[in-house]
Amino acid sequence: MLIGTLSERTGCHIETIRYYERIKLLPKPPRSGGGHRLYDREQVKRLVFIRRSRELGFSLDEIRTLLRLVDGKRYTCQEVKTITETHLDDIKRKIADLRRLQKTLAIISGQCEGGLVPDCPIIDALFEEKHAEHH
Amino acid sequence: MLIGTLSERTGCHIETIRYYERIKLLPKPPRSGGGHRLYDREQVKRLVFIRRSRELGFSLDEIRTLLRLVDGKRYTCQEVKTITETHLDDIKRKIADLRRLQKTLAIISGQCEGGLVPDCPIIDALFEEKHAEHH
DNA sequence: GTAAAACCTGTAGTAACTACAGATGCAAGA
DNA sequence: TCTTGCATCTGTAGTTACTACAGGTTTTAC
Repeated sequence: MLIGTLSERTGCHIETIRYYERIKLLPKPPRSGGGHRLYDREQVKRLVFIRRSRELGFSLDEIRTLLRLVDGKRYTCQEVKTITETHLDDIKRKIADLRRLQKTLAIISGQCEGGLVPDCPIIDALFEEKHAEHH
Repeated sequence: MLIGTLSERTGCHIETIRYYERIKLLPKPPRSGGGHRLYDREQVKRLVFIRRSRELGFSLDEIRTLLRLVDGKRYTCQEVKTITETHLDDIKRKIADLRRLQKTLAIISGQCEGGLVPDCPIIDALFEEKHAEHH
């Protein structure tokens, strides 16, 4: 299977596949006589794993760790669970951060009538030093 | 005022200040005889504006637009409000995305007992193609 | 006078790709 | 057989918003 086919089957751009090879997430595949990369089903599985993990927000570094565990076949459920839960905590923190931003922005945006005059409460708010530290 | 003082007053790293100058968010300041940058109150205000906007998640490009409006003094409240509301929509979308991730991850993580055996439902789930498209 | 602290420029690194440029490989039609 | 055209190759640079040096100069304090 050529790289174009792998790309289609996984929904992963060709450039990204070569990038993953370069950073050693994917092993170097054998080549055809002319130098084209040749893949098999195993690599489809591996790349689907990577893409699915990325969709769930794992970093390439976290994925590298997961793959190392899987490759070594000496992983325990606990190791995997720890990585996942840490990642879950990250996500929760990001959500909390964004909700705070949303609230603040909604407030200052709400003070603005959208008038035609060059005098805007949003700009004023941005020029002010922070009042209330949101924690 | 030297760059170190500006840095302290705004909580912005020295390197970042020089970076903002390089990308033209801050104007080139006058220099001392020896070549050190000299700032005034006006630049403190401007940099506070930038930092505050960053904290609220505006991109440097959005901030550049806001500053251009302010600099030209020919902005209307409506222009500012439009940028802000677009940004608010972005934030809402990001929150929604993260919540979906959180849900999915919580589900597959919940299926795992954290046992010592090398057979983990999380890994299994990651190896599977997507079943339900979340939309 | 000298030592330390602050400053200077310029470059490279970060994350996770994307987007070329310019050179081949390969398959099919004339 | 030749040629056209698509797929692939390598290598490098760009993206965002900084951060982190290295190696050199200026300023300040003693």
